[in-house]
Amino acid sequence: MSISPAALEAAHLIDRLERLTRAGDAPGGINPAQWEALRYLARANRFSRTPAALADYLASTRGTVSRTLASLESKGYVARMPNPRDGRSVDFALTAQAQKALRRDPLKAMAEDIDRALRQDAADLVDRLKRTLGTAIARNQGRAFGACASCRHFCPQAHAAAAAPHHCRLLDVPLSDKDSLAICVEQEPAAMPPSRAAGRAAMP
Amino acid sequence: MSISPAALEAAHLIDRLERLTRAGDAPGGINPAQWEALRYLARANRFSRTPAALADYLASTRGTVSRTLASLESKGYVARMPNPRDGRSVDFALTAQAQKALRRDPLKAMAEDIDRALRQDAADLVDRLKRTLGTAIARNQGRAFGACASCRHFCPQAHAAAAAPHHCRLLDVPLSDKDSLAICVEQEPAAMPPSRAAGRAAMP
DNA sequence: ACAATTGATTTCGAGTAGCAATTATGTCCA
DNA sequence: TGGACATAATTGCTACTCGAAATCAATTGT
Repeated sequence: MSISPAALEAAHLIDRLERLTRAGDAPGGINPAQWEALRYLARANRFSRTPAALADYLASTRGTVSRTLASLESKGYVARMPNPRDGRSVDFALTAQAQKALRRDPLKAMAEDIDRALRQDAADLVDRLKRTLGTAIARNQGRAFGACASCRHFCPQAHAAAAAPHHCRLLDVPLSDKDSLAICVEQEPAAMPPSRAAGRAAMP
Repeated sequence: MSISPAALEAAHLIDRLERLTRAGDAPGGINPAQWEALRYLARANRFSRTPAALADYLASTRGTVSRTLASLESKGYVARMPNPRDGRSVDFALTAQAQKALRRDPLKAMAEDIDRALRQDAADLVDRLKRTLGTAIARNQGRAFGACASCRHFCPQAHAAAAAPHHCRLLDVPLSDKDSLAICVEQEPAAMPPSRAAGRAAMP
């Protein structure tokens, strides 16, 4: 039931590292929360670029991300379009201006520090952080937001010789190679969980 | 000049981990920035509990931390007292209420995740994060905020058999065992730096 | 003694954040 | 077919963060 001093120290360091990165962010009128939204949109597949998905990803509320996206839209970083399959929903996409801004993502400064400090040990750090994040997400009863390719609904090479050879059994759509590397709201790790309904029911 | 994919991924994971911890914070009316201030005050020595030091630590501005501390004061978490050595300066201290609140620090949830996910590998994670943070601080031209015991002005066992056996050569004051583990604004790693003046001159 | 520096605070504007209420769809079932 | 209910997004409200610039007081260097 007690927490190890090393783990507490590690949590402290993660907090501090993130703090320094956030503080040292570049000009351009993009706030930390807005950067997180841009990063998400850059990695999310076409079924996941909605305010609701982003709110889940950030463990925030829909009201908050609605404002964040409105702010990004007014600055020209994202564009909004109606969702063809659900009239209530809205899809967002990055503009060229956002693609350009992401090339100066302040997170890259932290990545540089990691490279400088650890050289090839970085892979080891990634492994440990991944395991920790998995645990944290489970505790938060959140969604994993992993890549399609590691999802239990992913069916590789379902359509031979097509431009989109893979397939999602949940949404029943074909997926390209690029799609299969994007993150998805609906993604569920391929391993154990018995059914989607059971997984959802477990989070009241 | 290019950033390794592993480092970028690690930066991403650190960002996300911190985000989830921040979002899942407990009730009690303490916001993330306020938690950071409480954590700092809990670890800082008696020469470092001022708004200016906290602003440096958080890589924020004095105006911002002034507001944060005022907010904490109005909620009864910190108490303010004049600094005897400098009439401009103000010292802050945690109240009993804050000590109690810190026992429910949301950061402990992340520490638990680390323990659960990594077991004894946590020490390894700490090592990698420490090296990275050192690099990040150097890049930001910030102060290290390390413990007295690892400072170049620290003189261990200067006063034999006293309650405060150690000594700080910079401030010319005796230090207890407990003091020597606290973090300090003035701390400078014991290793290489030639002089304090030179270190300061390096920050425009 | 006086100018420059430093510590703290305040004001201002933009934005984040959570909660609750609202509107517009979509879904399910009797 | 309706009606009840669930869901997506947004907005009003309030509290707070954050940075920049201005102000005031105390200290330091020359």
